[in-house]
Amino acid sequence: MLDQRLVRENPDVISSQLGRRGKTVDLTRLHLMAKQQRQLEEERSILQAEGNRVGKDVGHRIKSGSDPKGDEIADLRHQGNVIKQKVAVLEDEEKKLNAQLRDQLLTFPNLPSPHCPDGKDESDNVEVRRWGTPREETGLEEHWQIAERLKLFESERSARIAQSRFVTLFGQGARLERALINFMLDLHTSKGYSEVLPPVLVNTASLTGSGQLPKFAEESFRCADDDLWLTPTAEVPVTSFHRDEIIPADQLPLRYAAYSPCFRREAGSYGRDTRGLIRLHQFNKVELYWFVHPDHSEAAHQQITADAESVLQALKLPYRVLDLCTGDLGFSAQRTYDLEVWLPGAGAFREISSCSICGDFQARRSAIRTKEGKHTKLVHTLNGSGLAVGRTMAALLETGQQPDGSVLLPEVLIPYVGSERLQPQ
RNA sequence: GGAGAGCUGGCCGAGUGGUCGAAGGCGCAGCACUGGAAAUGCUGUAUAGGGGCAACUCUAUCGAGGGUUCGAAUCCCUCGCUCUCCGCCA
Repeated sequence: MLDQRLVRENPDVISSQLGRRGKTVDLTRLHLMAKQQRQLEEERSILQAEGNRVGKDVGHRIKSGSDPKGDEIADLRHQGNVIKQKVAVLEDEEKKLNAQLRDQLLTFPNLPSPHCPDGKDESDNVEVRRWGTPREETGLEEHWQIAERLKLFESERSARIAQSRFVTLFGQGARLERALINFMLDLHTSKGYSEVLPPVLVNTASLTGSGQLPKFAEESFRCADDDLWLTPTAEVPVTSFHRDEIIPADQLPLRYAAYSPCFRREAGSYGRDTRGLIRLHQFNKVELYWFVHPDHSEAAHQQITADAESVLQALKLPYRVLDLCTGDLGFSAQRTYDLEVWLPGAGAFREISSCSICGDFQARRSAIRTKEGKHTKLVHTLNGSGLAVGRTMAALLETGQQPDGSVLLPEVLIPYVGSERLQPQ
């Protein structure tokens, strides 16, 4: 959420920064609302101060012997009533205005970081670095072809169970998925991340706190009978894990590695990535999440990205890092590095992790602060996939495929899978 | 699902209409004492939004919302949540 004070005092900064995202916004109305809100609050509190004085006065006078039924007290009561009515009117107005203002504020995306490259869409993203040597020979299979041969998962029957875009893993496939989750969590916890296994049903306040609501309701599955939604990413429950808290400064940074299944409706992606593990309504993901002191968030962004990369490096999966341009930035992000893994079968880089710094955007929505001296201060939050498990499996299958039809696994996975390769069954 | 109890500051806990943002204790921080520490003493210690932007000060907040009143943590109504017992269940 944008800072209300900034809206009130410096709306031009907001419009110019949102302009970098390719949004032309007219903040005139919002600016007016914010100013009016302040004015109403001021008027009201002056009146209330007066009312408080009258109330206290009555008490004093009765205690020191004034006749509670006398004119003197009656007069004060009358004054009190007049003030009360005025306050009620103002409060009413104020409440409406506040609600409107908040509703509005919640719909604005985060302001891009000054370091974020300007651009209009994904074609303007900036490649920062590459790691590893991609396999580029021809005739390689795509992951879903390999999976079919090795009987790792089943799509058609899964449509019977649920819908299209669901998958049932079994045998070596299920084993590999589980292995990857364990491997990723082990890797991150060995570097000091705290492991988290959060609820995957989350309430509206949680989705609002991390920025999925109110704007992106159509992207999440919802339980109509309850105030609950299926979480689209562990980022949501982990953010709200500390909602409405003041985290002591000496506990920062808090670093979490959270495994969760993720649920997304993928509205508007009909026909895209219909085969395999790339785009599903339900997928597994290990998410990295940091709560940091605002002074340290830039460095943290480099680190969380490096931590996500370390998974790809350990799995020997070639990838590249993109610095997303302002036009391609997610709603809550100030700046984002996307990791794209090389899929030799598809012959393309595919997003496998998105590492974002959100500044105080989510912290303000979620009221997560730290204490600095006698003042509180919003923390900064960061998140990054470490990694999306299904896409990791896809990359492993395509990268490790052998002429004999088996798939060679990277060494680090052997203890988790129990063998060095997947064989046709 | 049925029955009951409760929700007060970081924690415990007092407070049933009047100067209460809230006694007391614990915890924490600073200072004093000490060779150092313990013990002790003193002082300070909620959040949000305003104004001075330093001391300080105004407003709101005692689960949430509404009501009664000049005045509510304290009375009334509605809702939420937590806990205990019974039933059911992985």
